[in-house]
Amino acid sequence: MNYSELNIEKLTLATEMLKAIAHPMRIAIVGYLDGGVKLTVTEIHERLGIEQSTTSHHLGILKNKGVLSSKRDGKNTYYFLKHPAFTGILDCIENCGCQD
Amino acid sequence: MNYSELNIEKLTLATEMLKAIAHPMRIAIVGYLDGGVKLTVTEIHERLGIEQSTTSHHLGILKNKGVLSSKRDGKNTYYFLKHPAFTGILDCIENCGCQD
DNA sequence: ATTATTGATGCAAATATATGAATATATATT
DNA sequence: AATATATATTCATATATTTGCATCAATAAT
Repeated sequence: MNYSELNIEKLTLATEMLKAIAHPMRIAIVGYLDGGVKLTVTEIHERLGIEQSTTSHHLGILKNKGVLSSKRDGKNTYYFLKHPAFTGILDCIENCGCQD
Repeated sequence: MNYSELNIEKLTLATEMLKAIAHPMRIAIVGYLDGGVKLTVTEIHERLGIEQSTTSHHLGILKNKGVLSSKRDGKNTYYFLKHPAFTGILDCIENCGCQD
């Protein structure tokens, strides 16, 4: 893809997705959901060790920006990656980050 | 890599790199530098159409977080990707973003 | 030595983001 | 219907980011 043409619309979209992921708790969430895993808000907030409302905020951001989808099942809402390739971003960062 | 273990140090590093890239002008910069291209601050600020000092700030952020390197040559300072795979992040975002 | 060019930095104002307490909503259970 | 559980939302506060003017520093050209 050509990001050198300064297509503002495309840049904005890419930025919003990257910004959505670019937070330690949200990277951890994307990591949890790798491989098609589906988790509830409670499961995620317990694993992260942060408040339920904070967790819900983070999940809302990820869903809003198109990183996650959710599906309600009774009292629970399951969150999962909208596209499996999202964890590729983490792999990429990992590869790039570890060799100076 | 395992982001599900909540390794704070690793999460922080990944977050800082992602945050460095997660800005429209900085995504554009990374795009310009794809394929080993080296550009001066002036060239970049003219292409982006933003102030020189703002451009320098953005380049500083990208360099600081390990995304870019720079090399001075006379009056000019050339910036380039520290690791070629960084543009893979843009490809990944692109792939993930365009299919709802 | 003076001037011009290139890039970096200090600073302040505007804007955006993160967090969690309190509360609302939705569903399930009794 | 009343209560319990799961999730979302509102709101305020704290913190971080973005931007560009003004200025400084380094090198080059005259």
